Parts: sequence; structure tokens; C-alpha cells
Amino acid sequence: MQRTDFSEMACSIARTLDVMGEPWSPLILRDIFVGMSRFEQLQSDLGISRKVLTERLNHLVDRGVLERRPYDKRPRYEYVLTGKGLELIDVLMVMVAWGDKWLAGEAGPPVLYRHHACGEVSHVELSCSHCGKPMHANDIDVLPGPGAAA
Amino acid sequence: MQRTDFSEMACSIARTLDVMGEPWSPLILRDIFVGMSRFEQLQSDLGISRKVLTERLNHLVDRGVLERRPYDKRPRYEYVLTGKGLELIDVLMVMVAWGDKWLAGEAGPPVLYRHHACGEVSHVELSCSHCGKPMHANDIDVLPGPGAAA
DNA sequence: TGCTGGGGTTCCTTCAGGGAACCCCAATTG
DNA sequence: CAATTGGGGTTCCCTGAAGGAACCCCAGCA
Repeated sequence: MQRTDFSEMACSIARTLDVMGEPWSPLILRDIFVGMSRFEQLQSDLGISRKVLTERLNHLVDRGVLERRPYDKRPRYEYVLTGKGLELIDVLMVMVAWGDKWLAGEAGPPVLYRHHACGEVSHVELSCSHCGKPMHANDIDVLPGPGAAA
Repeated sequence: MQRTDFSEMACSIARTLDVMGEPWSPLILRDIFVGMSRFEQLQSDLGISRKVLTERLNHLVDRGVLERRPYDKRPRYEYVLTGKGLELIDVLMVMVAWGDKWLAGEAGPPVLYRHHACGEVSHVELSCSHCGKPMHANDIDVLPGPGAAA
């Protein structure tokens, strides 16, 4: 085996990377999330090679994060996020928060998020699912779980 | 230019992917976060090629997410997360949450997080930095920001 | 009847990843 | 005082994935 297979590692990061661990997949998911659903649109917006776009779309469909859906009597398809895929957007939202803070520079962030619940432009924060307080790298201990390697 | 350069795109996701957009970087950051800081440890834990590990470490140091620090009179180094790098762990924590939910299977999650603030084993949630309520893909509108492309 | 446009597939070239061998040098060992 | 060891790389070759461009299929339409 030449390229490493991440899907079998006992690590949820590695397994997630098997789904979206090269740079095009997150950008494809981003585009589909903002409403660009067709091959031609994706290809021209991203500037990705057609071959690689085909591979990535098939892979994302295989992994259950996208659904391929015909939209015409002719063989025309659009790609839509499944529930599993929509939750993967969480990862992108956190990438946006980090990129906005550390890489946006003078110009400021390229896009803004307005939160429906409060109507404000804001960004995403990480909190504890149990107590709701902030939860970042330094706020946790990492313990072995039931699915840990033997 | 053969491989696409993501760093110049007007998108915080693409720019973040320029830093950690291939599968090894997140795993390297994970290992360093849990205390594995030396070349040899990383190499044998990950099973990554030595050449690629060297490249990735240099890249992460260049991007300011790792710091290379001598730990001996001999030329021996360890790699530690900078503040910028520690905040990048947020992205990994969200990948873990998603991977635990969708890919862990019967065995359950390989690792658990205990939150210092409440002492409970929990996972990370996304909330709005303004109102604190949940904030996921369907809870936002995406608007052009000041750094949007011309 | 020919044109068009979406959604690919094929082919070739180049470059990045994998794997293994090699190197440098300070400390330790016999 | 050799010789060995071990960390932290570097070099080499081989394979496979990304880029780019051309080609293809087919339904609708002029």
C-alpha cells in the first residue's frame, strides 16, 4: 500500500480525514453548502481538474456525506448534503473562525456569519456539551475510550 | 504551477487548508497536543515516511503553528504548539465529535474528553460567540465580509 | 441535420508520498 | 581510545495522485 489508509486507524480524527482529509473536499462541501450544486459550477468556481472533481464527488457520495440527485429527464445531476454532510460543515465553520483570526490580515474576513437566533454577525465558539462553558484544547483531559486500540 | 495553491484564495477555509489541509498535519498536531513532541516518536507512532514528516514539521513551523525547540546540548529538537497552533486544535476537537458520532461504530469512541470546568466526560458543541446558543450550518446566513474578493 | 451544454472519461505529464538506505555527531560503552 | 548507539534528519528511487487538455455521450433545440 502506497498512500496511507487512514480509515482503519483507531482515531476519529484519522477517520474523519479519510472522508475530507485532502484540501478539495472541504472546499467542495463549502460550495455545495452555499448553494452551488452542479458539476460545472463547482469545477469553474474551484478551478479543480475535472478528473479530480469526479473522484472527490464519488468519494463523498460513497461516504454518505453527499447525495447525487437527478434534476432533469436528461442525465443531469446535482449534489446535495446529507444530514451527515451537513454536520460536517461544523468542521468548516471552525476552520473559518481560525482562518479569520490568524490568516485574514488587513482586509478582514472574506465572509461573515449572521446567526438566526440572535440576528447578530458573530462567529462560532466551542463549548462543552454538558455544562455549556467554553471548551478548548487546554480545558480537557484526554482519556482512553471504549473503542481504543487493543 | 501543478498542485493548487490554496493560501491566496479569498476564503478562510482555503487558507486554513494551506496550513493543515493534507491528512498528516492534523495527526501530527494531535500527537504533539497529547505530548508526543519528538521526531522519532512521531515517526513511529504515525508510520509516516521520514521525508514527509520532515516536510510537514517544517511547514507547520513556517506557518507559525509549531515551534522547534532544542532540548539538549546535542542537536536534538522537540516540537511544541504555539498559541496559534493550540487554537487549531479546536478544529481537531470538532473532527473528533463528528467522527465519534458517524464513524466510530460498535466499539464506540477511541478517546473521551473530560472537561475541567465541570469534570464530566463530554464532547464539544458549537455555539454563537454573541448569544451563546447553538450555531450550526443551518443556523446562519453567510454574508460577504470586508475581505471578500473584488 | 447540425449545434449546444452538462456531465463526465481518457490520456499524458509532473510532482508528492512511501520506503529504505545513508549520514552526522555527541554520548556512552568496552 | 576505538566502536557503538540513537536522535534527527537527508538522499534516492518508485509509484500513484493531481493538473490540464482533449474527447465523448446524449437530450433538446434551431
